[in-house]
Amino acid sequence: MKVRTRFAPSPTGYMHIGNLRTALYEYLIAKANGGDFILRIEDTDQKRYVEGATDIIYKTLQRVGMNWDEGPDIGGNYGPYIQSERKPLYAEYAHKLVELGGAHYCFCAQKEEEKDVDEDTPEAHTKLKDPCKHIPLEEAKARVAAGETFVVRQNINKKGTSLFHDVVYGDIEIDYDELDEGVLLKSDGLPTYNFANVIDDHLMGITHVVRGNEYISSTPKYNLIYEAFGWEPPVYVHVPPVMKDAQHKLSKRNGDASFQDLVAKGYLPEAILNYIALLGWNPGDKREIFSLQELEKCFSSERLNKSPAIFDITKLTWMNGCYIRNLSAEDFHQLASPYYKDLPQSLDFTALSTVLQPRVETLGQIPTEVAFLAQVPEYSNELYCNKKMKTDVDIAHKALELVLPALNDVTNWNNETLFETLKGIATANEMKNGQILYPVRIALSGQETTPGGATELACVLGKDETMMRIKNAITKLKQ
RNA sequence: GGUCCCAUCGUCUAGUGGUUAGGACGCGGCCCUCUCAAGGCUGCAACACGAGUUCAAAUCUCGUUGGGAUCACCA
Repeated sequence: MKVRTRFAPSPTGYMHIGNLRTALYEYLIAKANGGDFILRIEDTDQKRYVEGATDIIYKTLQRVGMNWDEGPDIGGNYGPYIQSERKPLYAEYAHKLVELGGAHYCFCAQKEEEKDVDEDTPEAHTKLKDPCKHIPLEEAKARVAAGETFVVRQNINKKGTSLFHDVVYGDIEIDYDELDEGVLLKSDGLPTYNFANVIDDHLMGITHVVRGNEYISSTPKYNLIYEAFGWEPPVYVHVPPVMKDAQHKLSKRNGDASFQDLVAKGYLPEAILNYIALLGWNPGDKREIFSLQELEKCFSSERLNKSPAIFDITKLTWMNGCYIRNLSAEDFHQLASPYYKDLPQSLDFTALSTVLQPRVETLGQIPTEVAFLAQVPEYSNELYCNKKMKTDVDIAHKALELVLPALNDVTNWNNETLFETLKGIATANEMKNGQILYPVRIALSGQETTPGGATELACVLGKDETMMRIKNAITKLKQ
């Protein structure tokens, strides 16, 4: 049987990291087994619907290369793929389930008021006893037919314990007494997740269900529905949550980073995807850098972890740095260019990219790294004093006076020539290389550390600006 | 509170009865070096606790502690 998995987000906001990881695992289970990955939109809660959220889901999946084989936009043989468009289907199956004895009609208004009293008393936690369950079926059907408002509630008639197998957690046993007779079809005619999920997964031929482990305790309820219809339940793959810290899940509510937030900060989609793949899964060897295609080849759900993983932005940042360094010079330049927009147009941006590529871990770091190129920051002449370089203000002054005319004579303004020229000055004057290069670098940048060395900065700045900055530095040193 | 689940360096993890408990991030040091990065080498750092089973336990069992989840006309 062909493996079919589905990613079934509800369009309630934007794509957060935990969601994306679930989607990734679903995608990988499908692709590692030559199966299909289906996209389904679960919008049965009209109150939570957010305009444009579906679009963000599409864009995000596309951005990381997780292409779906069937979905609302491209169709497929099992559509529609948006739950609100499947409304009649759920009603039909809900009524059928009642006939089969798996559910009953309930005419009580909202049950809430019974529940929100004494939340902590044992009584409040026992299974809801619904009086409507005892209404004879014919009478209930008549009331439904008469137009009375109703919901369909699940029947939990079994006693004892339910056992099911999960790929990640193994065999799980849950007592039927723990299950409540929840609403399957709401009074607005739309299904709850508990119902829509089962109906759609079956109708769409889903073979593997990947979802958060918070669904473990309600899985027996879904199995009961499958059983009532005489359907085969899917393979369950419950995954632990992605955490912000030891106590809290990563969530939008806390303002934790979403996929798009990270991209906006200059993280590469490929790096984000690679990182989250490893948050709860490992290949069994020492490899850490994976493209989506490589993951498709070696992914195995057996190697999924049971315990929650804390999202560590530091490690993601490192990994992003790896991806940046592995980019071709052209690709990096293209990605970096938008971050150069506040710099003078006279700079050699290709040279700048060369200097920056091994030095930034996120694209967002670029503006602060290069700010000095637009304007030399305020600095003290004390900066010229460096023990290791054996420089002080006097040496720096001397160095710059020597460098200025020599640079003026340089016609071939490139790193190699500049470096040889400056080294030549050091040798000719019996000075250490650093005693020339360090002051030049300070003069050009006005800061202690810079991306790239003195000559590389000179290349980026160009001859005119370099000469200008050295002259200014000399003037400043005379004060 | 009932029920279910989880537990190896700070973090991500390898490990399925016998390992000097391995790797990665981060952190410290050294080398390289025109500063900073990158790269190379290196150091610090973990089996939550207690019983049991066994010649032998991070690994199996039980308990304790700690954490999480769930108990909606949300998903």
